[in-house]
Amino acid sequence: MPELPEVETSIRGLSQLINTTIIKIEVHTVKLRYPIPKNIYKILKGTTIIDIKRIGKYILIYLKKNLLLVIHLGMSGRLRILKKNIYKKEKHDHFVLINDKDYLIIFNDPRKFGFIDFSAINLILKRDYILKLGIDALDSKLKPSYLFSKISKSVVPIKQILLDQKIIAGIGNIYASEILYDAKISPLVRGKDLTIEDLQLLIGSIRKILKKAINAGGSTLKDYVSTDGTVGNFQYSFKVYNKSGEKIMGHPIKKIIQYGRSTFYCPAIQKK
DNA sequence: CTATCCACCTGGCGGC
DNA sequence: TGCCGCCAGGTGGATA
Repeated sequence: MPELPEVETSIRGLSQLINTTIIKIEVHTVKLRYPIPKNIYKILKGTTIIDIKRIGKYILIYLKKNLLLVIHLGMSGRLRILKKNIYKKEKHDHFVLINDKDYLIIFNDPRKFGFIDFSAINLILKRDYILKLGIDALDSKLKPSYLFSKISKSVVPIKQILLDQKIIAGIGNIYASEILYDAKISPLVRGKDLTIEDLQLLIGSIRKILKKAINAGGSTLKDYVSTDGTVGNFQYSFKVYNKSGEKIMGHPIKKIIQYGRSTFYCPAIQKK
């Protein structure tokens, strides 16, 4: 579900919990993508939240005692924040963190592709899933020269390259299609066929689309809502995603399958 | 190494 | 209504 804009919306919601202390942890489902370690109660109890950040689609919650808590929302995960007295357990609420102000952080994930991880900061930062990440899609360090060095020999189509978190972290299947439409670049173009100028344009579209989506509170397709329960609106701004058969400026939108995932684009407009 | 496919898991939707 | 197959926002492991 959640791509960079939805994760960003989530951490903005979570930021109200900075300087509160986790006093209780409830685990209802151990078996997520990675099992929740049994020492979660011992490690997290009594820790204070210092800062909340994001790399790509990973939520990073910095805690006192030099600890780092990582949450990934997978395909269908979401976090909500609720006052204790109004919380009613819902299906797929897998774990709950309770703080000293009587607020709950609830992790809900029907498909269980998400996970939680925690340890000393230096150990987390050495995890494979962190080390492998490329430059965050909204990081100013993302430059055409960087992209060019990564893909100028690649025969992989640009749509697939955009999804490769080792190159750029944060873009998922929806925004990849939307970004390529905005840049007027065909999803089928090979990495090696894109010039520095193309990549400059592409990076412009990455920033533009992701920022617009964040400002709209993300996209709500099935069930995504932000931590306070409000829905995102960016799905109403989709130009091509899930719009095969419709026309845009008189030209039909097409759906193709690349690497087992749907891509939507307008061949007449996305020429390069 | 790279490129490709598939499993992981649950639910919603369209077709019959 | 009910059942069935297909599809879904992500990622890492297996395979060639």
